[in-house]
Amino acid sequence: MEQGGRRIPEATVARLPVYLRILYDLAEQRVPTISSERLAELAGVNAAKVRKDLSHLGSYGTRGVGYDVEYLLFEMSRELGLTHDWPVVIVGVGNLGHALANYRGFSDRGFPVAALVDADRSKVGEQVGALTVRHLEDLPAIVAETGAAIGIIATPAAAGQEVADALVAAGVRSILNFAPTVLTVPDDVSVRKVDLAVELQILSFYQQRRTGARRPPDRLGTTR
Amino acid sequence: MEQGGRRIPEATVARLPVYLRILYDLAEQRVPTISSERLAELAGVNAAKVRKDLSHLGSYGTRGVGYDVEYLLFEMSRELGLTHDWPVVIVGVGNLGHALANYRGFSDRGFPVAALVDADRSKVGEQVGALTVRHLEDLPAIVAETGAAIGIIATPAAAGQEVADALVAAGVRSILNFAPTVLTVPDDVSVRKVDLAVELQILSFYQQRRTGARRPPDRLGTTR
DNA sequence: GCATGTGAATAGATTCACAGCG
DNA sequence: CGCTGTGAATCTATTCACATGC
Repeated sequence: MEQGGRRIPEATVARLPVYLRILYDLAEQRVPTISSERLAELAGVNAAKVRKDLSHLGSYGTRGVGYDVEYLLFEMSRELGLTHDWPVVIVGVGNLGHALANYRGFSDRGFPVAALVDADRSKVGEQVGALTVRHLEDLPAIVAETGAAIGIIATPAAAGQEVADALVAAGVRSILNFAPTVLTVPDDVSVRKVDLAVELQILSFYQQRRTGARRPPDRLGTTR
Repeated sequence: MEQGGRRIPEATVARLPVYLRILYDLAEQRVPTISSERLAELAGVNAAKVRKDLSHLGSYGTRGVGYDVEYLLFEMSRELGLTHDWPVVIVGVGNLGHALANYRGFSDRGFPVAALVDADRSKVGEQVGALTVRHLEDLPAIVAETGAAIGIIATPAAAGQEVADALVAAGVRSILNFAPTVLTVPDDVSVRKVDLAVELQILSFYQQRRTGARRPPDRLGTTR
């Protein structure tokens, strides 16, 4: 059993969206049921983990059969809060901000971009797709108008904290941070960080281990 | 003690780039030494974790004083394999691929974009910054020419696996995957995945928990 | 019979707390 | 004396293995 207002482990929460996407594909292909074994294979994890993860949502499987794809999809969507759209506001309309604003993947998956904001007045008024860039100081009004609950920070590192403060002050409680800086926020605010250079550096570590080729540093003294 | 060809925990490896960035800033500000306490504060973690993490690199601190910023920076860069550049090849020159190609953060941090590749012949020949888009089938030649060791997949989900296979066949052993799909690769290949929709869905989960506002689903039956 | 759901076992990561050393 | 480095304790996550129930 074990269900209701349960506590779902962080590691499980981070995997649910992966299962969700697979279930969505399966539903499109009209696959009626799926076993933990097969779902595990598609998700690149092991079957015991899938079962343990899903058990945190409730007992939605049928012994001897597997999980009903549509039903599990529905329950999981509900659990993740995806039964309605979550408008997002993007702060920082540089290179990355532009790309994110045009990225179909957001609105396609229930996160429509409701507003674009920048601190630079020379960018205010600029048209990006259907949206007009507005000024950072309008955030409270924008959040009130659009009901945006999630803020995306796509500014340079230096502006990150200031923007986070502004988002929090405007009532935003969920932040996706692309700025390569550590944010300090109140306890009731969630932050997820995406740092592309960090990802590459992690790859570099394992790559270097593999090649082992302790080759002489070709840039001694210019560490960054 | 404990150093040499040590085994560094994954969780630690993932944090080293964060410390590195902070150390780089400190070095720029000419800060000579830093305590685990202060570094922890800047990195948003606790001091014991910093000390444990750094101890995996070796004993680079001085009791009663702290860590020498320049020295630690150097040792950490070396450990991460960042004493030389790692050219990267970006596969998929759509919206995201373009943004990544123009993103200064890569080359600034030692990951110059050496080539752009697409499977769509109508995009081949297109000029993006200083680079000309080349065809996917040229990958082996491109990897040989540029020495690219890291591949970045910025294609739609459907093409992800095919591109990964092509990268692996061309000799690439490190992949950063932006395509929202699970990749299957040989054991000696590292993959890091960045999925923006997944990040937003994780935020959605906690956001929903917070507001608790079990409001009626406004899109029943259209789960995605 | 077969695949789920879950206690128990194991592995991994974090935190504590303090000995050891500059 | 102050801060590192690290065993030991704790907490979290993963995996095993099997009883349970369709």
